[in-house]
Amino acid sequence: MQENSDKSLERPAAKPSAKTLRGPTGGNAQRRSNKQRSESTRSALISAARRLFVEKGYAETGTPEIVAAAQVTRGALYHHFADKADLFRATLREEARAVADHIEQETEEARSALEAMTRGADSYFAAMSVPGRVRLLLLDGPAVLGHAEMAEIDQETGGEELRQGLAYAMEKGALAPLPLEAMTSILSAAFDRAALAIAQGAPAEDYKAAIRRMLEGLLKRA
Amino acid sequence: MQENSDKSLERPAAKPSAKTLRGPTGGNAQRRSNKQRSESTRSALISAARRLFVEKGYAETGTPEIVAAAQVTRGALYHHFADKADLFRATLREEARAVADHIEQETEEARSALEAMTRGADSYFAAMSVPGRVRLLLLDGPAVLGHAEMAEIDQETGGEELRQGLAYAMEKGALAPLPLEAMTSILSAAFDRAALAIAQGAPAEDYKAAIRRMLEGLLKRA
DNA sequence: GCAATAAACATACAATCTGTATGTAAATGA
DNA sequence: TCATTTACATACAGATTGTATGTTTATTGC
Repeated sequence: MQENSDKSLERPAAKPSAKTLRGPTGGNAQRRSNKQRSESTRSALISAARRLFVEKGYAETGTPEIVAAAQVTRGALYHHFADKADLFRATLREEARAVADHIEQETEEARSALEAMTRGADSYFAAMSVPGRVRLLLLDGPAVLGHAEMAEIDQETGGEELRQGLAYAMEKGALAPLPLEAMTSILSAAFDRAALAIAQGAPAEDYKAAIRRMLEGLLKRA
Repeated sequence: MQENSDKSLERPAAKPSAKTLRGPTGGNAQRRSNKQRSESTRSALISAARRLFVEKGYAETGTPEIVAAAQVTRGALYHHFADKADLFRATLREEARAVADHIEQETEEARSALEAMTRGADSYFAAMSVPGRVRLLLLDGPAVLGHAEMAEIDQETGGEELRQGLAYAMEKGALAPLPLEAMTSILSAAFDRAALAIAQGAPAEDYKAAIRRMLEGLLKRA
């Protein structure tokens, strides 16, 4: 099913015996602190994993392939991560962090609750338009780690914007009182679906219009 | 990681040599047409698979376990289905059909578009409250088969209600014109999230209230 | 009614994959 | 400097998937 012409997946390309490895700086770059080594292999693994998980999905990507791409061995992988899912978790954390950063950075002042929400939504769509993000965060993530853990990750990385926005709108009278948790949840789902559709080539304007209409229906521009 | 004290997973419990197998009716039940045999093993497989997929998820359920539960061999499985995913597909088709039937049966007259939608939503929640349905159709389904194929399945089994409802509302003037596809999609996502939350123990009334509020905002009761 | 064929499995096998156990070299701390 | 961690590298055990190949039971053409 999966052809793999590479016979030597179990060992890295050329044993970097530290004696022969010298940085282009001329200085002997082989003496690295443990922290440096760890950080470097960790990020190499996460980077390679991200690429492959995006390309072929979590289930279809094997650890031998990941370590080959990262130029390390499976020993390194299992030294840094409990298992394959744990590597995936780390990958998702970074991705969620990136999304949160993107949104936080792009957040601007808004005159009304409606405007704030609409801008937030657009910002979210922009952040999620980075290739692979939708697959990682909205497709494989929930399936592999479960919705509960995905919610945790979102919360850790600061995906509280929506809830806070709604709370503020309610407080300010723009939104009639209702169960905050539930409304946050279903709105978030709508945003996610829109992001997914857009990422898969659907007309972004249509989805943005639909989202905007939904928000207009909920929020009085008070 | 997964203990399995059964050593003989590769063959069924007791070779039903057809000579010794007699139905409790007294008559010799061993002469069965091919269609009967096929139907019987197919349904046994799907039934066992459904139970296990719900219990442990798609990825954590192996085909040896499935065939053991269904009292057949892996040979039978791979005779009837192309692969594990294909069995999963068949399972989901049945489940989607059941949901559609449930909803269709419960559909009643409604005075307004809003009422029709609200009732439809409640009906959907009721249908999705059957244990395991949410996991199959909303979690593992999209992850294993992809959203595209899930959409196909929904369409095959008649999950067009929502789109038609919106189309009707627009036509009747209760809903201002907008991209139908997009609106259908995000509303459907909101419904799904609500169903998922409810299935996982969240207060159903909260989610129903939130959904209703969303619909009220969109639909003028004209 | 019988031979030929096809359907419905049953069994064995090859290729992988995951996680663990164990061995080794490089860094770190006393 | 020496003991101890840390950071891997390698080997291995168990399990899984899909396929190839028998074997038995129904169908079908004559």
